[in-house]
Amino acid sequence: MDTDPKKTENIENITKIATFNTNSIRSRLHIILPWLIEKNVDALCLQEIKVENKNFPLSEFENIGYKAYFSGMKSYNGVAIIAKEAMEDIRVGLEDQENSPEDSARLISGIYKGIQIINCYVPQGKEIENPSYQYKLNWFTRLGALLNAKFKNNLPVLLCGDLNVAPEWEDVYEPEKLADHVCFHIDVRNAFKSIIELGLIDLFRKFHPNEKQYTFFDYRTPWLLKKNKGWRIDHILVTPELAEKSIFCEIDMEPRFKEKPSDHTFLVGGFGG
DNA sequence: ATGGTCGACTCTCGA
Repeated sequence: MDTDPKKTENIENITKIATFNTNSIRSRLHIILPWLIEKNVDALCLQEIKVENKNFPLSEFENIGYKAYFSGMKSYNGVAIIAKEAMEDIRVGLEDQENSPEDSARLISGIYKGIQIINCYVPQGKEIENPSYQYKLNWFTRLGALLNAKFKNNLPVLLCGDLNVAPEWEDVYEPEKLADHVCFHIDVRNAFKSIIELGLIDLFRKFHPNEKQYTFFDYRTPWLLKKNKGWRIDHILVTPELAEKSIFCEIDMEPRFKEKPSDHTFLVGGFGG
């Protein structure tokens, strides 16, 4: 089977679903819009759109033939799904009794062509001793409950987004030095693992078992990008029936080298009929 | 390589 996405881009009946942390959608339109057109992606899940709903750049996406579903707030967080076809059952937040406005700006879900998509921006956590880290760990527990509820609908599930966890040693550039980082600490890695163990497959690792490719490079130390020292914290996780239909899963670094890039990259999964 | 760079929006916070 041909697993090179460059050769499969124009083949019909492949469904392409992608994720991208924008770090402000309005500042990244010059990257997102051409990329959507070039890659012919079916559904693009965005995080950190950093815009209130009333200011969401909806017409920019409608002008190129896409629909947009979004849940934002002022300045921080915010998630959206840009989709070619209309989606069903759009919901926001963790759908539990604790759900806060911030939670609603961190998760948006919906059904795209029979696939239950869950798009998340998991809290970063700040520092191990910060209450924000407990909020992050608890967020994974709540996400697990949401997942189990979605599983009951018997649709294939695709959970993606900036999950703010590098799950394994090969997912971060200096694992031996980062044991106390909130995106690599053992407790958050176990929280990630507990989500996986509910019945999801890490799609990038299915196709690239050992490669040191990353989805995030810190702006603050520019040489890290040049040296390929980053983090694999953006993920596409799928249920087994979707994993079996998958054709490729690739990190697209190219937009990272354009003017005014995000600090994250695109991650794309392709699925056959 | 222990600092540095972004974005939103007031001015400092979050990443």
